[in-house]
Amino acid sequence: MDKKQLILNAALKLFVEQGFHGTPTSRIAKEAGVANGTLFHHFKTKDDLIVTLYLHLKSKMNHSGLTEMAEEQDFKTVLKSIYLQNIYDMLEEPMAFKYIMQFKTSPYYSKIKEMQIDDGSAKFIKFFEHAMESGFIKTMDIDLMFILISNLTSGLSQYITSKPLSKSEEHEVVAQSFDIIWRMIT
Amino acid sequence: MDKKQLILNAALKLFVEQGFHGTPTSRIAKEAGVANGTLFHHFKTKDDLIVTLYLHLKSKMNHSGLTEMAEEQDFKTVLKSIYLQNIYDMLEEPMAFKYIMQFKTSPYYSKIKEMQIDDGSAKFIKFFEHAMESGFIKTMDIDLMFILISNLTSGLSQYITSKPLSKSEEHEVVAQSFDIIWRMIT
DNA sequence: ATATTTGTAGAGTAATTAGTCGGTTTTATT
DNA sequence: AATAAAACCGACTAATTACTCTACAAATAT
Repeated sequence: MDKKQLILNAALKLFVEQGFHGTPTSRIAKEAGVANGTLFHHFKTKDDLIVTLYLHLKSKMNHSGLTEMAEEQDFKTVLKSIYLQNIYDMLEEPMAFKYIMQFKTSPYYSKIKEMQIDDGSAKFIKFFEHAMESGFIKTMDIDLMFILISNLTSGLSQYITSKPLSKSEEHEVVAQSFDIIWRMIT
Repeated sequence: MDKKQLILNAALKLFVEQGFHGTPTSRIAKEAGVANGTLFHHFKTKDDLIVTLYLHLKSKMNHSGLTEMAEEQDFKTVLKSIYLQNIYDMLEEPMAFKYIMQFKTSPYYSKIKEMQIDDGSAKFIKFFEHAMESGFIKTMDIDLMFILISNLTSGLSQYITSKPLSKSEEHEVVAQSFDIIWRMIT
């Protein structure tokens, strides 16, 4: 298997379990089963690894659904399916989710310029703006709506991963949460 | 001034700016203007400092309002005033807010047992349970509601601190956000 | 006034850590 | 097959780091 990927996997696990401050690069290399030098062959510095891992996970998360957003379909239906997709992505990869959260609240995030909208979000924004203009949803600052929805979503994930729920209970909570969001934005 | 407090202040600033991993204890001591040994006299280890700082800030944040919650007053009014108090606390102390976020998403948080409800939250929960029983708000898992509200709140703070808003715009957004929450839980 | 505890200092250290380097294997290119 | 390039290894190091220790000063108690 690709060593670079092994390193990223090991880093993800250790950073989530022990934090940036608690995991030396040597431990990452060991966990990945590669030599120390190999790690620094693929990543210039530890910080580089930390940032690269974030970007890597984020693009992996984003690449689902979203493309098949038929413009003329019922807005609520489309939004719901995107939302559900998103939630289930998060739930399937709890470590990636935790890492992204950890990274976003860390000082690394502000040192990165990618706060500018990535291509995935750009489509999303268009989608919402159109819905606002058409009066399907309330008019409000798109950034605010974005932050609110994504924070709500991550809150839900936190809740679900912290409570031991059966699959059916989980489904119910997720569905309920969409109603909440819907009520919020209309 | 109390050196212990100076150390906490310096730690807050540096941890928020540089992260746990990026700030050596020696820099904290220097920034605080105290000797290295003094830091370790007050805090057993660096981890101890990190955790203590969190608990310290959290208790400082919680000690506002809340006590004067007249049981028989209009629920919505009381909730709104608590909510606003909370938001403005956050906005007044952006560093503390950032630190709490950073800490909560870090592995330190799960290593601490204080996930059990602290006294502040306990009152809060009682307050909500009572409102549910009385039918003022929707019945749902109290933990879920808690997470949703606190995530929404912190999302709003993020938004406000990231956008340059005038005081009046800020007030409007905050008020609007309460309506959103209200619609969410009723 | 004396004794005891508590706070402060800062030089010192043992251990750890990020990152390097020279050499070897693997892969791609011609 | 020969050559070039990229991936890989692991011992090494220079620097940093968390934390200790001893001595001294302030405060508190007796």
